[in-house]
Amino acid sequence: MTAIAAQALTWYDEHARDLPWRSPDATPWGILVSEVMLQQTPVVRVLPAWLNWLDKWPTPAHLAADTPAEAIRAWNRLGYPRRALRLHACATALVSQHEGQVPDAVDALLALPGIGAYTARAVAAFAFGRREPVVDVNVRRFVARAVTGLADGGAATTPADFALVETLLPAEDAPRVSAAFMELGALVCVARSPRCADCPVVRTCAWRAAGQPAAEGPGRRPQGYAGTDRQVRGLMMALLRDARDPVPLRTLDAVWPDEVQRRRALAGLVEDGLAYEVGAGLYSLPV
DNA sequence: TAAGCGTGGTT
DNA sequence: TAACCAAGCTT
Repeated sequence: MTAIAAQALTWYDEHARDLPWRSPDATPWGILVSEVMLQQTPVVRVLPAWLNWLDKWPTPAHLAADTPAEAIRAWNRLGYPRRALRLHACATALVSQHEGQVPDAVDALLALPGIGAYTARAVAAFAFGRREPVVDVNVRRFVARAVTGLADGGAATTPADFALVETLLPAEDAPRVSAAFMELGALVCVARSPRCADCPVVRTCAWRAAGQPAAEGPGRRPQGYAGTDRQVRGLMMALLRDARDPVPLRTLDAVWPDEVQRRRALAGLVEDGLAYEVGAGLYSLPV
């Protein structure tokens, strides 16, 4: 095993958070749900939603038997409600194509709605113990610093990222090493103020040795939210989620002053399958 | 390939 | 306080 993997494992044994989807009792379905919920949403907000979701839909068949609208409601305010829609579609695909079971092969996982390069490998590793490089933003940052000597992992995940992480994984216990890398990136090797004093690989960290140079190139594009279509969509989705009956257009219209933007936002929601016009000027979640 | 997609906590 | 950040996916 590489030194970095061994050090990360030792640290993880002592410092790993006790998260329910890491429990030996967690099912592949529970782990898959956690991974989808954790796409761009912090752990603290996922926790209650995950517990409620698994209580309500303990298997893919339970979710597939319910409506997309209920999935979107249970999603609550986790953000990016398309993920709820895709998770429902994923459950349906699991029932129709995989006998209601979560597959253990990366290729099969990648073919499911809402499951991309990261999530497919995370499920293969954490639910089935497979040796797959699990590369999220935390792992990319940790490996970029500790191994490559750069301040961050760059704009997007590349095939080279998977290849590099793969070389760090031991033959045995690879999923725990991946979890350790992720946890280090999430708790110690964080983006803004890394806690190098608490890091198990600080003595060999390439970024540290190079004097912690700043990130190269232009930073990420501003992620502005106020005044965007996303904000308008979010306001409309909140109304649709909380309504038991179809919502009149004029009620949706009340969420935002600009008519052009309102029209665009609602059309986008309908286009994405998050909203349906169930009657003349009446909208609801997909049923 | 880069833009679009929610929401809320932290600095 | 505005900007940053968060277990990405899809087109």
